[in-house]
Parts: sequence; structure tokens; C-alpha cells
Amino acid sequence: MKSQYPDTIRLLVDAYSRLTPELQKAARFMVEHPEEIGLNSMRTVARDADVKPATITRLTKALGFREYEALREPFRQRLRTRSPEFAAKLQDVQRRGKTGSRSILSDLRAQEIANIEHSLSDDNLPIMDEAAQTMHESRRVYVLGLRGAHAPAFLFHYAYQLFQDNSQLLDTSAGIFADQLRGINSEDSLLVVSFPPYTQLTIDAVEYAAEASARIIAVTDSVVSPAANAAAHIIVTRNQSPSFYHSFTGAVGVMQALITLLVTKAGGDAVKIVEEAEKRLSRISAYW
Amino acid sequence: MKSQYPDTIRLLVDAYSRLTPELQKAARFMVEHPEEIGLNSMRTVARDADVKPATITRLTKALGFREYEALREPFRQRLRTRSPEFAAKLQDVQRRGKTGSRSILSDLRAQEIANIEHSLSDDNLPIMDEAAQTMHESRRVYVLGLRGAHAPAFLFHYAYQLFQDNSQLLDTSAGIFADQLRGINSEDSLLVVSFPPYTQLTIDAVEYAAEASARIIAVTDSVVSPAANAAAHIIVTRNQSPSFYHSFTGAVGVMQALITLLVTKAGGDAVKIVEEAEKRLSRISAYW
DNA sequence: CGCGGAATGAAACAAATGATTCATCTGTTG
DNA sequence: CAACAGATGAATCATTTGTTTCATTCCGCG
Repeated sequence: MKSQYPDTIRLLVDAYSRLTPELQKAARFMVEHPEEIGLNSMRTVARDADVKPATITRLTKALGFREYEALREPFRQRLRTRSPEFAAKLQDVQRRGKTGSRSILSDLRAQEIANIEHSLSDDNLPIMDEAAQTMHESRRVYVLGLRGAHAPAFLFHYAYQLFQDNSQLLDTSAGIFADQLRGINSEDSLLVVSFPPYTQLTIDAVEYAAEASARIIAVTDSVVSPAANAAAHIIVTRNQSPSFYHSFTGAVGVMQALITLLVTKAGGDAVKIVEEAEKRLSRISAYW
Repeated sequence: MKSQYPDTIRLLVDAYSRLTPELQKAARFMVEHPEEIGLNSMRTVARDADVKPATITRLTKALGFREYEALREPFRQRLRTRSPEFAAKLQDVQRRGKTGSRSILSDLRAQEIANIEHSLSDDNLPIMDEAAQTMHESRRVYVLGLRGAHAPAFLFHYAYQLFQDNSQLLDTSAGIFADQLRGINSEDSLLVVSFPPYTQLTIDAVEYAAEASARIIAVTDSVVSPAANAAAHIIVTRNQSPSFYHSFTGAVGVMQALITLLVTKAGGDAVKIVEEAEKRLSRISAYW
């Protein structure tokens, strides 16, 4: 008995674009909450995914399974084969839940830790490494992140520009957005950061870059995100938050991981270059 | 909502000797196959344990649970929450064997988690709460972060501006930096993010704000940082990184914590305001 | 031997599950 | 606008689930 969980996920992702909206909603929930599929009944899954039970049945048929149980089995198998060891670190953190704002904050801390753990997960490590390799081989690295995603995008660009001079941060100021991408071609790569609600401008830019055959690295919330549509490398980051706005901590962590990898690939000199650059850029405070 | 899987196992083990033979068989199976409890139906468990369904029901009652579902829940919860922790542990093992980029990345992950834990530590929680209160009571909130610190500063400003309109992000573009602070006074607060090497411009701005009696919230690396000199609230974030550049993950986490607190203080309407704002700001992609 | 009480198993039940059917809705095409 | 096909949802069905009830078995003691 071989574990076909990855195949099932791939099936879900590959079929995604051919599915109807309701089926997509169900498929997306499955990709994003794989544990719940193994743990709960079909009706419960349907309820949590905000979908009718019949939709789940239709999805199983649409994917080519004979019955729901066949679709569910890989998810269940995956949960079975995990390490029997139990570590309660996360729950310990959660357990400290106090009252009022302290409770919210400790909740937030637990979620941020989980965000980092998932964003820098084992699954993502090789993807990030390949993505870094792609960027390393690129003539030019375009960086795109609008609205909230500007923060991680900027951070990447700033750190990158300290040791390489072939990056360009796309911004919307002065309406020159489209012009900035004009020269992009297959030798270039585009690092795009995008989260729901996806900005139309971002999606348009990604499609433009894809048509120009540029390599796309997408940092986003799901493999079926529109920003990941034509991406060569999809880095999925968890972004849960107890607050109204999703967290960018995971995305920032990914950016810093990419920078770290790129510095390594750039060679040992890069570190010295960087140190010099930062010192040159600022007068160190007299305090230090 | 606390998860008591260890307690449940202990309960099973402790009660074991007092149970009747059939109940023991069931209890033993549960202890030895905890995953199956969370994954399968009661009847399936009974079949696998070679026991009648009624025996399982009797066991749940014998252990003091009201219904089977109550006994099953801890087992299920465990399968849900264990995955990230397990991933980290597995990676630690792998780290010793592998070389190169994977080792660096797992290093980075461990450090980022530590950064979050320290930045959102119990010591910092009350400070952040007070800082949020100060900002909440301010007429105007100035936000300052230059170079790398621009990322967390921008993130704060962007999220804040979604539900409040009294913030100003200080930037250096077009040489109008000094002008932007001109009107600051004792009713205002300045949220400043700064890390070594401290930018002189940042320190100057903080001193200017301090002379104007503005309340200063400093997010920085040390209580003796020049940026914290005149600060009313000092939020120390850890920023370690295996790379050349220090991490901003902790600072981003603090920013998001402050936003969370400020939304709470702003009242329940804020959430709706935000949702509307985001929708207005962007056309949702046709994909969704 | 047989009686009593507990342990066990078989049967029965309502509630739920997964699947199917059919009616309605939606959006497209001519 | 009409007409059609596909997508969706409501209703329904047989099956499975967790639980309870009741009959049977087991075993120690007189």
C-alpha cells in the first residue's frame, strides 16, 4: 500500500481550473485543510467548506473516484503515518490564554509561530531553493507586491539590492506601472507576493510576465491562487491571524529565506559587500 | 478549549486494571492505536479491536465520558495539531545529515520561531498593550522606519489606515522628510522602527519628536538603542538570522500585534470598516 | 446442583451519513 | 427574447452510525 496523498493533492490542483465554481470551493478547502478531510465526515466537511453535500459527491466523481471513501483514504493515510510522538509546545502556548488583550496576544503568538513553521516547512524548503536558483540565473529580477504585500516585497528588494544590482521593485506611483515590465523576457524572473483579496493589477502583471515567458516565483496563500497560475515556483505561506487582517509574518520569513539562499549562491564576497554597503549608507549613531 | 490527549491516555492507563476483560481489550487497543480512534468510526474501531460496539460505549461510560464523541475528540485534536511540530522535529534530524542550503534554511526557521517567541514574549505583551493605548489616545500617529525597517513600518501604516485616518508614514522621498514632522506635539505619538546600524536620520527625527513632547513607541533591538532613548514604550524584538542581514520577522509580528490591539480598542465597527475598505480598494480577481 | 449478579452479545432504535434524483436557477447562444 | 445545457440546491433513499435494551452466558457460592 503506497501513500498517494501527494498524487491526490496534485489531482486536485491540476483539475482545479476545469472545475465549476462550487467544486472549486470544495477542492480548495480540501487542499487547504487536508487534516479535516481525514478526520471528519463528508457532511461535516461540506458544512465547513460552506458547500452542499452533493457538491462533495460531485467532486469525487469529477476527480474520477468511484466513491467518496476512495478520495478520503489518502488523507486519512497521511494522518496515520505521522510520528507517534506527541509534542505539545504549541498547545502549551495556547494554554497560557489569559483574559482580555493578553489572551488575544498569546493567541496571535501561537498563530505566528504556526505561520512560520508552515511557511518554512519541509515541503517548502526545496521549492525555495529552486526558486532562488531560478532568480540567481536570471538576468533581471522583478519584484511585485501591492498594498499589504508591499512590505515583504520591499524587504526582499531592499536586502537584495545590497548585494546585487539587477532587481527592480514594481510600484504603482506615478502611473508608470506598466512601463516597468515592458522589457521583461524569458531570461528574467518575477517574484510576486499576493494575498486575498488579490489585486487585479497584480494578476494582470503576472499574466503579462507569463506571456513574455518570464519565470515566475509566487509567494501566496494557496496553490490555486490566481497569482500562482503560471508560476514556475509556488511558495505557499500560511497567513492566519486572530485579527481582521491576515498575517504577513510567513511571507516575510520566506523573503528572508530567499535572500539568505541568494547570498549563498552569490558567493562569499557578498557578505563583505553587504557590510560595507550598509555602513556606507548610514552614519552609525554616536551611541555605538 | 484545552486539548487533553495526554490526560485521556492517562485516564485509560489508570483505569485499565479496574476494567472488565472486554473493556480492557478495547482500552488497550485505544492506547496502542491512538490514530485509528481519531480516524475511524466507533464501529470500525470495535471491529479492529475485535470487540462489540456496545463494549466501546460501555468503556466511554466507564471512563466517565458522557458520549463516545467526547472520548474521541482528544484523539482527533491530536492529529490536527501535531503536524507542524512534527515537521520541525523531522527537519532537525534531517539537518544533521544534509549539507548546504537545507541546513541553512532549517537554521533560519528555528531562529525565526525564536524571534517570534521573544518578540511576542510575555514580557512584551503588557508593553504592547500600553503602547497601543497610547496610540489609541493620540491625535495623530506618525510612523517611521527607514531602509529595511520600512517594511514593518509600511505594514503597520497600511493596515492602520484601513480603519483609522490619523496616521502618517514618514518617508524620505523628495526631501520633504523634515516637513512631515513639523506639526507634531504632545498629543501625538511616533511609532519608530529602527535597527543597527541606526540611521542618523531616524535618530534625528526621534529627538525632534521628543523635544516636541510627542509620545514615542520604539520597536528596536535593545533598551539602550538610540531610538529608544526618549521613548515612552520600548518594545524589544529579537532579530537574529543566519544570514548577513538581521531578521525583521519579529518586528513584523509586533506590528501585527499592535494593529490587532488597536482594532480592538477602536471598537467592533472597525472590522466591518476594514472589510469594506479592502473590497473597495481592489476589484476581486475574476478567479474568485 | 442451581441461584444471583455481573459481564457479554444480539437486536433494535433514532440519528447521521453518503449517494441519487429531480426541480430550479444561471448563463450562454442563436 | 427564447431555448437550451450545465450548474446548483432541495428532497429523498438506503446504509451506517452511536446508543439503548434485553436476552444470554459466565462464574462464584450456598
